[in-house]
Amino acid sequence: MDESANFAFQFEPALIEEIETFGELRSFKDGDIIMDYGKYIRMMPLVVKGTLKVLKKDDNGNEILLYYLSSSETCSMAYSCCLEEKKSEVKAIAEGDLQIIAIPHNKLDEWLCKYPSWKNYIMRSFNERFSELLKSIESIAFHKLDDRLIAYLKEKKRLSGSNLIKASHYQIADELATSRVVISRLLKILENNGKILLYRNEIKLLNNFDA
Amino acid sequence: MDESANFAFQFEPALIEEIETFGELRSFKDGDIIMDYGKYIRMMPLVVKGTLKVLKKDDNGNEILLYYLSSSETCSMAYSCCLEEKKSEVKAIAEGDLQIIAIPHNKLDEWLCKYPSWKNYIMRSFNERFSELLKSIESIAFHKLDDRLIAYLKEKKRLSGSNLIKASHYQIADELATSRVVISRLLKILENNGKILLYRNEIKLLNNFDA
DNA sequence: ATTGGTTGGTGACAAATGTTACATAGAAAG
DNA sequence: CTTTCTATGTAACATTTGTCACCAACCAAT
Repeated sequence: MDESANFAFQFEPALIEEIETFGELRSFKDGDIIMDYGKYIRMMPLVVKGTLKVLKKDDNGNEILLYYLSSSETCSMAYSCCLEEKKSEVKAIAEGDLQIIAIPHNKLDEWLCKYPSWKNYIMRSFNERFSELLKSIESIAFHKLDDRLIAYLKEKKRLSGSNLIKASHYQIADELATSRVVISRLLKILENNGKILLYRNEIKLLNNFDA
Repeated sequence: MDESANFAFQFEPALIEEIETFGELRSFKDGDIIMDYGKYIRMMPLVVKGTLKVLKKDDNGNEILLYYLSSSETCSMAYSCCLEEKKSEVKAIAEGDLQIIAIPHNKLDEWLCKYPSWKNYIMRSFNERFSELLKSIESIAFHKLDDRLIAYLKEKKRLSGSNLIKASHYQIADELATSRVVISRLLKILENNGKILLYRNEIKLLNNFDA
């Protein structure tokens, strides 16, 4: 594996060595598909750099955003999928440039009992994924679209570290599982309230956006 | 532990012995709370008999049904909560008479590497919980209330094995996170379409309910 | 039988979201 | 500069869901 992968995982040295031996560093560009519906999963991705978004689709082709994974996070759904040899129920797409370490599925199980730090990492990850899914459910079930839109923009800001969000109304509508017209309408209201400025393919969050 | 607990778990004999030694058989009645928001979790429940429903609440007190656990199932969210010493994000309530085996949290970790059948059980459980949460998200995000109501009634039928569902409109509304009036309205439409019959605290699913 | 609490039925209306249709603006390509 | 494509703005309307008000039916206790 490329030694330049300067990852922030808190593993014991012996495990890091194993990861460097058996893990495979892979790079992706914006929009690349790392995982897709119905495909068998044979590796588990550790995010080294960039962001990965995880989506769920229904039978009619509607997609909705579940959560983002960023540096040093992993998708524990992939983990349990690997062990059970199940097909993926979700899709994962690179958001911008992305680097991951792909851990082959046969190592996952081996390390679980061999390295406590690996077990802890996996368990923490399970917990985080559950939390994210619960947050997602809460958001969809209890919050109106305008709140969800604001939460979405905040998350984008957090991940990019910038007040300038690059996305079309259509993309946003997709990820929130609604229609473009509705998003345009809500964004326009936010603009009229002085919270944001709208440009083509860009949304600028103003200082009083959080207020 | 009470030896009469005739559970259907597929564990190796040595593990069953440990479960009988360290597990604690507990009985609950309808409505008893097994787990609650914000409480620390110190045991993991294996369902022996009956059904347990798992709910999520938002800040304003609205609750929504996440999924049911029935015989030989477990809540793996409890598992990861135990290990991480986190507070519960969900509430679990007995639905009718319920028997569980409570596994103390210190054994969970020990058994993971000691008994492959335990590890498999836990991993399968993680997978099932993820699936249920994803199903829940799909249902809320993509399906209208009438579809969700029908799915809810079907699930009730599956769990009880009966066409007669005992629940008030108010209870159903709660679990689907809507209001009583809305549920009454939709149920009445189903009745007018010859799918169900309505009684006080009871709903009878007719033969063409699934059609 | 009377009372009081719970449950269910229903009309009327409000609010949120979805849909359709069309106009305009900007970017990109020729 | 035109053409073409994509992104956005907006009106008008439909549908879905939520809310309020009130009544009637049912049940249990006195």
